[in-house]
Amino acid sequence: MNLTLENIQHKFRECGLKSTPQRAAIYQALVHSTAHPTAEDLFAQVSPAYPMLSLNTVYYTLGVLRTAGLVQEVNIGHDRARFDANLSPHHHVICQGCQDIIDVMDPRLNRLASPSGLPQDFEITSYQVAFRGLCGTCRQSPAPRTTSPSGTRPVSS
Amino acid sequence: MNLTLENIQHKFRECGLKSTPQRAAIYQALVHSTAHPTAEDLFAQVSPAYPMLSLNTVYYTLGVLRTAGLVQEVNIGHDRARFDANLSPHHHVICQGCQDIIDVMDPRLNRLASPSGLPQDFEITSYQVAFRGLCGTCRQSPAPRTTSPSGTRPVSS
DNA sequence: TGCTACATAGGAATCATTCCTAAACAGGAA
DNA sequence: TTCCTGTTTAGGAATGATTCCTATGTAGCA
Repeated sequence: MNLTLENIQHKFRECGLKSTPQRAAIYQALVHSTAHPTAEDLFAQVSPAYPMLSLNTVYYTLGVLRTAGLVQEVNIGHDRARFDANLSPHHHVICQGCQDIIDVMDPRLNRLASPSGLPQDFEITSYQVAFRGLCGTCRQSPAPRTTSPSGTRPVSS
Repeated sequence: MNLTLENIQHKFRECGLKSTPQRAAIYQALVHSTAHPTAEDLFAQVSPAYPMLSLNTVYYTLGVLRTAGLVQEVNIGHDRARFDANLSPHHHVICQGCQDIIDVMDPRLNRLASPSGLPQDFEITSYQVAFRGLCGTCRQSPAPRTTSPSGTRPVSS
């Protein structure tokens, strides 16, 4: 992917956004990632180059980019927000072991019929399919993720 | 729906769970709701009958019921966890105005082909389709929900 | 009826995210 | 180029959902 600083600045101006070094760095890190990073992930990636960078700025920037339509929030799970600069219609596969998210671009999934049984006046604007399962790595090693009830934890022997 | 206390107690024992008044009340409230309530919603519903009930108990109970497979967490959005006692395969429609979630039981959605382009060794175990849009009410009234960037809020004139 | 492990409640702790504020800076105007 | 203004940044505090800790209560079995 050929995304120079100039490309980014141009893109920002197209959207009426100011271009700042931090903003460009955050956006670039996101564009170059396929891992659907969290705000903190991006902070960790960009921080070395901008030691004064604040996590708050990452949140603010992601909010601005989302509002501008340059970025989407991948709302899978209710834990941490994860972000994606891939704007073409696509869906996701989530490994329930390592929580990795993979993009799925199967065009058949983009032609689902509107579901039956909706209230008459409900207007569907978009949809996303979330597949869950286990990646090769997690199928072999026992997944080390917590599945115990939340709240006070039952005694673990 | 015919779900007496005895039914519930029986169901709990089948799953190897103790039956307590609080636990039964929380489960019953969830079964009788189609609104995919949050832990706090359930707490508010059950509280009047059990003034000593703690929100912690609601979280713990939901965790236990989920582990037992009596309840599923509806992971839409990353905000608050919402719960569903409807265990038959189904999908969801979310109104982006009021955040209401409606069940969709269209059987055509249960026969999606496994997506192409996955890593060879990825094993899909389930999937869910999340439709987004606007319900009739929210299509008329301008949606009063915040869409501004997070972090420090831009000046609102 | 007594025991034991699980359940409950209350309070404190955690952690992602948002809010507040003052200083810095980008981009347009002069 | 220089100045101005509104946006952006950073730091710290606040919020709110969820989890952790712990002492007491109780369901269900022997």
